[in-house]
Amino acid sequence: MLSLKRYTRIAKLARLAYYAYKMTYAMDQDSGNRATDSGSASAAEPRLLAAEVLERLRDLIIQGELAPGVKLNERVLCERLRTSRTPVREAIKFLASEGLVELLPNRGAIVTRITATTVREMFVLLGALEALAGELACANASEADVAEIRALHYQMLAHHTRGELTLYFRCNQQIHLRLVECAGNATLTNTYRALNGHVRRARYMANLSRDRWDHAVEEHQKILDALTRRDSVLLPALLRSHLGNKMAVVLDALASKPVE
Amino acid sequence: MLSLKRYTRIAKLARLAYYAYKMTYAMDQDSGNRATDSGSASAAEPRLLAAEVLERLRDLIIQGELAPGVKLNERVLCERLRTSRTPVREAIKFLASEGLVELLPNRGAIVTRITATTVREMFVLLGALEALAGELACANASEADVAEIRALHYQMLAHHTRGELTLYFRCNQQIHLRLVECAGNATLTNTYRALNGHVRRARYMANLSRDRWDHAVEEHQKILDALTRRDSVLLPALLRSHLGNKMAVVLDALASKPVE
DNA sequence: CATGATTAAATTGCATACAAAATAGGGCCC
DNA sequence: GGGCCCTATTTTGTATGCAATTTAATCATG
Repeated sequence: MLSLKRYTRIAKLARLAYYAYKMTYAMDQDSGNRATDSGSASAAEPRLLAAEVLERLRDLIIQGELAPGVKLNERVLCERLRTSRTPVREAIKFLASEGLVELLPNRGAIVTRITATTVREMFVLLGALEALAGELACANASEADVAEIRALHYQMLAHHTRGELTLYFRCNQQIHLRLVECAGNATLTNTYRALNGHVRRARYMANLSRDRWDHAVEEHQKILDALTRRDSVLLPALLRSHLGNKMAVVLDALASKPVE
Repeated sequence: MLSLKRYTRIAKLARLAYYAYKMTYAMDQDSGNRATDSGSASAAEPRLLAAEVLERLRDLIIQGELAPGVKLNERVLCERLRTSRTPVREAIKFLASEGLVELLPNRGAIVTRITATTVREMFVLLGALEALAGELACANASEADVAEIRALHYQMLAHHTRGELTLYFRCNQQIHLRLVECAGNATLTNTYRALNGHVRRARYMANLSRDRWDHAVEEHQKILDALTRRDSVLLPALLRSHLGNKMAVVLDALASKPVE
């Protein structure tokens, strides 16, 4: 009787080790295009179709291929993603709670529209989040973290001088994300990520003027300096105003190029 | 040719009006228990089974009936909620992106565990969000808004003196939510709501000592005063420290009563 | 009696089938 | 010609079926 109990408990461990070797195969499936961060499932885990669909859909929306306001036709998406409706539907539910799509009961889902109001709201919120992140980062960031951000900063400068806008954006994004990660608050990072998806979506429409661009780079220089000095008062303030300027840029773009 | 085009456009409007009367029946289905706010679907829209399931599940988790760490067995949940697996699965996906459950590929989902770390993270984040809300509320809140909060505050005081903890909590929650809503930033409100679900879950375990409780009430008094004076510097600071104290309480409870 | 492989049951993931609702089009009346 | 009702098609929402994977139980073995 007693042995049976112990057995089952130990068997669990044994099986875990046994199944471990099976996991290896899962890595193969992971070799697909993984340009964007997963966000939902860690890398070594077996890939589910629904997760794949989720990422594809999210990218389509963020990159504007599925424009704001368009209806997500399940049948069409199934054909496009070569799968059945179930994973697509589950992915849509997921996106809905991220706020990228809006659910209309019995009438499917549409890609959330980008309005001046929502952009303003998101940037205000992002400003607060990054300010918090900056404050925490001053306390928690390791020297290696700061060095990494510095490296990204210089890489970004290079892209700036060469006028490589897309690459610049990518570096920029990474710097901000890294900074938020330095705060050492996983919940904050997740919240930031979700919101940032929306902003990136808006960003795809914005076209920086050279003036604005130069100004943004200057701000980034100050931000880096403040982080290096671990100035936990200045850094949050800088980040907040930086976000405020970004907002102005996006709003301008939105005004000149109204959605739809 | 032209008339056909116009026709279809007008027909849409006509149909909208036509279907409007159908909507009325939907209200009946809405008469069920709607203790908590919906958050995802507005009231007048036709209720979907999946939405119903979502709310039920969320409540079960927040109220701790589905304890942290337990596995969500789809079959069991189906029986319990009298539905098939599809809506349950979709609801689980939704909850996963809210962070209330964790998806284990091929092995289902478990209710997210509450650790000291996550509690700390969430409260820090909530602190920043409420601080932002406070700042914005000072600028945006109408006199009616402030009056409403004041009313809730006095109601809360009544519950405090009578020692009615649950009712006190409810008022408390409402005050905080109302304050966040006063900021006039829907995105902020949504983010706050999602995070607050987690905190409420932790709160169900915490048992306030009288000292702590009295202290919390004092803080609320100061908060109300600051809001009344529209002190956009003091109010955020008060809210942040208030959240900090709440965190300490929850962490204490967590330490004395470790989860699972 | 503990450990490892093998088989059986349960559970998840995906695909499909059916029901209900939405949309689109055609006929009708004015 | 313009507006409304009614039917046909499409699309969504839910249930169910099947395959793959995980988990539990059984058996063999040193």
